[in-house]
Amino acid sequence: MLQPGHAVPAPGPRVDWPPASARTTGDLTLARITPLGRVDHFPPGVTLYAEGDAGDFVYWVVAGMVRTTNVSRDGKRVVRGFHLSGEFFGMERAPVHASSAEAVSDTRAVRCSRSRLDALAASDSQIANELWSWLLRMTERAQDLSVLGRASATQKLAYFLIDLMCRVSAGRSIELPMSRTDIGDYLGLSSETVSRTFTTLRQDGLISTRGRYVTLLDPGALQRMSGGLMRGSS
Amino acid sequence: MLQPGHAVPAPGPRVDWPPASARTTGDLTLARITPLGRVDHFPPGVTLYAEGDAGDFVYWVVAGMVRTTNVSRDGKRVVRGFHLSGEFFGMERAPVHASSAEAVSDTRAVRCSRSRLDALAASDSQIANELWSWLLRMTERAQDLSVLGRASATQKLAYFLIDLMCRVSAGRSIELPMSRTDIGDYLGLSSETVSRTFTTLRQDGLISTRGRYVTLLDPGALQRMSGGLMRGSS
DNA sequence: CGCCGAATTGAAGCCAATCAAAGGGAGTGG
DNA sequence: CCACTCCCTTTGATTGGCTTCAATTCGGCG
Repeated sequence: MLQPGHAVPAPGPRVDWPPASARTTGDLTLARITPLGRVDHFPPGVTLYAEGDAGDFVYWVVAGMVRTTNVSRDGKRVVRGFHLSGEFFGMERAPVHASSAEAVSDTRAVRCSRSRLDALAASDSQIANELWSWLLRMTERAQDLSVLGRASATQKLAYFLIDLMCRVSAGRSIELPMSRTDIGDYLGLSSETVSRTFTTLRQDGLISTRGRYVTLLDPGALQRMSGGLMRGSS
Repeated sequence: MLQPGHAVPAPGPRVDWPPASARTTGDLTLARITPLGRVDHFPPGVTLYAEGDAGDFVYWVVAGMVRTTNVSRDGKRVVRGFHLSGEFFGMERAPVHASSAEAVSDTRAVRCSRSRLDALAASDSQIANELWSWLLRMTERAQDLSVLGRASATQKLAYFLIDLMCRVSAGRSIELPMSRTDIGDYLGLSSETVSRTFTTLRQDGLISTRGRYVTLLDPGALQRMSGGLMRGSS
């Protein structure tokens, strides 16, 4: 999404709208958008679209999780983002996808064409707000990540967990359906380092893990540890 | 500008406008905006505004260079961006600046209040386009940087030089008024590593340096080296 | 000429990547 | 129900790149 170019990483626009209600999860918006298209089902591992595909569609995650990925010139995979229930993705500048999208867990998602979305946004200001909000958040998250690039593995993982906790907004326990490699490719770490860092955090009593689930025992400490990022939601 | 109701111009990032002419440097826009405020002069090192300042202004660089910086919780400085002649900065979500802005070289800049800018954008769609374009570019650059976080020092510096060359669009020779420390704080490297990397690039015949000026002897190689980033203009 | 800050160069230490191997956990077949 | 397999995770050992600390050189300016 929003691939090309190079823009000055400076502070984002200072709009006070969209309203906080629209900012939090977008459920409301989702309810309006869902009727726009069929809700498709994607089993884990399935590709929604591939890098280079011509596709003029935008997607909403109804349930499950989707990851968007790139392959850099030197063959390394980069995970651009994880998209949770209520979030949307796939909107790019060009009508050719610059990223691939794959279902991480069992996913249901709505696909909507660009033209339809345009019409919708024109008639429904709340949708337009949601789109704008999304762009702002993407910017903020990208900026966070660019700063995070110089952080330690522990700081990166702390950021990742806090960010995810805020987005699922379901208490301190969160599911991690993605692999260690996915997390590593997202944070710029090897899967081994991710694993080691999880172990360290567990030993320090900051988290506990049970299967695919992680419980954040001390979110405050994790947030402090993440280096005071999280200008966005958090 | 950026009104909730109708102003989301072509809902989402996929805009093929603003026209290339407006995209490249913004001279046209600058010509229109300049009359909006007095052109102030800032000697090197002077602070335009500081992190935490209440400020409802947006700035355009007429000549010179400005850097925006943050200080992370652990005391490290982060350079968010360098802003060249024709570019603007200072627009943030909150009415309190999240970054500081300092003149790097002898700078002239126009300051414009938010309300005035809003009025301007409402009446001049080209201005609105420029603002939208700016946000997109910012997002793109932030994403580039987040990917760049996992690159080697050489790749980072190559990216930095290519990016700057494209933005000044004045041949292969560019001025670097900022210090090695500034560059390092922007790329997430120490000043020593920046210096060492400059030396390496010089020894490899990719650049030559003369005082504050750098000449890119082989931009193609530098671009390839930067890891295939620079998806935009380049 | 001499001062001072920045840039360069040198040497040592640390963190994460890489290579390598062992330890689960889920699914399949016996 | 157990044994087996596959894949992911975890842990170990080594390597390499960047940071850090330290010393020297360069460049601007009084």
